[in-house]
Amino acid sequence: MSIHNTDIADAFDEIGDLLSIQGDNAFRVRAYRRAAQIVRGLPRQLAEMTDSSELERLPGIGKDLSGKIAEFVKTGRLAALEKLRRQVPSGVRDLLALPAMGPARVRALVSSLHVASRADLARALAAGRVGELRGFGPVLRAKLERELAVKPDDTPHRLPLSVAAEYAEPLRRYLAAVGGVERVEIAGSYRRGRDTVGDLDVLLSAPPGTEPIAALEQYPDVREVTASGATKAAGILRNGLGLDVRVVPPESFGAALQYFTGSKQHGIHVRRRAQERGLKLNEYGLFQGAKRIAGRTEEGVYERLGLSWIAPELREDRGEIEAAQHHALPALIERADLRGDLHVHSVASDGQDSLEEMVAAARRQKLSYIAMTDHSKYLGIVRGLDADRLERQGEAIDALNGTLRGFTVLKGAEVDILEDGRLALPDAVLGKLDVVVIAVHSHFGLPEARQTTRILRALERPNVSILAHPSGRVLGERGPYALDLERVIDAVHARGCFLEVNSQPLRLDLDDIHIKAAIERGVRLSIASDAHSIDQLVNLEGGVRQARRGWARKEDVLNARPLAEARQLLRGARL
DNA sequence: GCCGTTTTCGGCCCGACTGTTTTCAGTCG
Repeated sequence: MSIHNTDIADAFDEIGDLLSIQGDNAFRVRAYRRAAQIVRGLPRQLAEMTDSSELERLPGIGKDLSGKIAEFVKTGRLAALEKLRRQVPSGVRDLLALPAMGPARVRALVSSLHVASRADLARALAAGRVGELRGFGPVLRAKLERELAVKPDDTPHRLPLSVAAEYAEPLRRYLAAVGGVERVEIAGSYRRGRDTVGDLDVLLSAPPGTEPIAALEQYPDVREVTASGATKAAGILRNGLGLDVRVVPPESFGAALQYFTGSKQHGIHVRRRAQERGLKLNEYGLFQGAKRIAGRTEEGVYERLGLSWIAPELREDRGEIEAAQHHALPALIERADLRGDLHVHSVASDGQDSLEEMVAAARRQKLSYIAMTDHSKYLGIVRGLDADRLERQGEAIDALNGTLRGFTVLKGAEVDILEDGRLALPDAVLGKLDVVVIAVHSHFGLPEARQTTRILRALERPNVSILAHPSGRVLGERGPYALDLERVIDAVHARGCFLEVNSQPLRLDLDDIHIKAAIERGVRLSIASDAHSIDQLVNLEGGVRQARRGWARKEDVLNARPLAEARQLLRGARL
């Protein structure tokens, strides 16, 4: 049983929680939580880093934490964590998960009332013992009772970005129409384009004297308002999505947008930079003493800190601040850079529209080529193509291309990777195609070693062009399959073929971390819609967004090339 | 516990809202 980065991150988070409950130094607690976040964001498995100095070079990981990582990886255990677990009963950590509970209140309950679980707390509340404690007034006690009534599993999880958008955009329009509101932005992870969103951070620009917060309570989708002040409100939408609203005057809008776009680590890093320069940065502006020297625009804030403006997608404290300092940020790819789409389906397999309809739709999307990549025949897809039908589709494509001006259809297929790593169609058939997309659609549950070998073996086939949806995750449905993605990325690089960024809203596969790792390795990407109908071609926008989060420039993207160049690169991928 | 373009010690981002309190601790983002 090998230790993965998520195991290490979870352990550090738990240590942070337990230390905070014990009243340990808050900065020490923060160091553990920061380390957890950093470990979670690493593409490489720490278990494979044998050199301890390599571990220590990671930001936020020093001698002590690198030692703990090494210990955990080597022995599968962490003495410091086990010791803390012996000191703090297991149910106590669950108390920390209640919104009204922080370390101080947990500590008070444990030390004075010996409350050691949610059930204990419920009993103590019912018996009236909690009220005897200083700081636990009637309102707080009622709040705790309400929070205890919610089962831990019912707490809302992060929603896919596309689902959050269905709530965010109507809310944005509603608030934009409220009197006095000059600007509305949905900030937070929504603006950063993260694949999932935990809550909506809404920023309003309004002059003093106007009170747009009141309008929030009238919004039909707001289930509950949990906090409401002069400039800030919080609530919950009917679907359980959290909502945070802030109002700032126009001269502060840029600073507030910078502040509430985050990420938390990016913000802390930027504010520390301000501090180092004798300045103070908050949501109202960048200040030199009492004088505001920037704040109306984000660009101004970054500029006065000696930084280029940083695209929201990059704001994760993964090196973007250093790059901005040297004015060396990547020129991120944009949707308009895409010239083609190398993964689309038609009615020939499980799509809804014909080849001709897909072509017409692609032209409306300003593309100049697509690869028609219907599924190969295999168990899961009813109408998958066999060699004969693929041959006939090729003839139809030739005929269609003869009639098209300024648009080309490439012949392709999405070929299933069988359990043993063979492909569902013979090499000779694939050799006649322009684009061979390979993908896993079955046996998701193989152990990591077998899943990895399976894909590596498939990548050895001579005509493979693109590995589609490499991790296999479906947001809200299933996680990535057990797979050594690092080795797969290496193999794709060595093999000279391409990795797909699948644009389906619930896939967005690869994730940002591995896109960045792949690009740094020199792998090029195919940003693909995987459209199964004409109206799914717009999904490319989301794929571009995802690729931007992985620092992709148009040079990194195969289908940002004109057809002739893309063809040449695809031919180069052949063995 | 981490970290260093003043530092190997002494800092560590910053402010709003709530509830409980007579001036502020706790929590959150």
